[in-house]
Amino acid sequence: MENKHAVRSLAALAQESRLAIFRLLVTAGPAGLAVGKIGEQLGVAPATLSFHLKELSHAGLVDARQDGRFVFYSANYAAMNALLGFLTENCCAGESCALPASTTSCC
Amino acid sequence: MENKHAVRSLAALAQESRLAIFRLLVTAGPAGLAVGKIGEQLGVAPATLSFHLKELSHAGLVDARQDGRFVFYSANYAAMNALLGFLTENCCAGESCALPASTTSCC
DNA sequence: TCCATATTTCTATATTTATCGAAATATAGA
DNA sequence: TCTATATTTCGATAAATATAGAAATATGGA
Repeated sequence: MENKHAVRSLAALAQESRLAIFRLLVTAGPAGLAVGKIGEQLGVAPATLSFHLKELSHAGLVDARQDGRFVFYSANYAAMNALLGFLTENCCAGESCALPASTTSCC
Repeated sequence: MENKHAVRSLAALAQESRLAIFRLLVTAGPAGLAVGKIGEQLGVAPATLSFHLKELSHAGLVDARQDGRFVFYSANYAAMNALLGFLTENCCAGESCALPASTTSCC
């Protein structure tokens, strides 16, 4: 992962509504949730929610899947793990770390 | 960790210079680096660097330690790990994850 | 086709953020 | 104390971002 991409991902998460959306999707699992369901659970207006989902989507942190009239968004676990790995990369110059960065993964 | 604190931490990292500073400090280890050294390595003007270090510091991601005329900044590994853990918390509702969130730690 | 529902795009406004020159502050050593 | 070096604060400007009402688009079913 390069610096600019990581900045984009972090910026996508650095906003209350978007962080809540992302964490909701992380919890929801691979099946994801429809936009309406997300808005309902978090109390975000449709236009605002769409704006935020686009930010997360462009950053590659979530995936969208159309199903009839609904659009299901789900967390992109690979992207999340890549980001976490980037942050801890070469930690302490590789010495004396309890755990290597490669263990920072999930799902 | 609560949502607002996580947003502040993520916002602190969501900027090219600050992300570079943080990653440099993560690599540098607990001893940290003096402000001048950081500016030298990253090519950031003193006033701008001070501004960014304050942001990282207020977010709790780095610690400052005065040593003579120098101020040494170092990564706060505990804060970093808390943030990573927050992002992966309750991943997939706790089911079918390859690794639990608690393994996302370093140093 | 027509209607209802789901989601996105458009448009405008208010707020926040990044940058850096210049000045101020702090510390060490002569 | 005086001077040089390290870092921070001040002040002003330019750019990016969040919000939401209204309108537009897309899909499924009557």
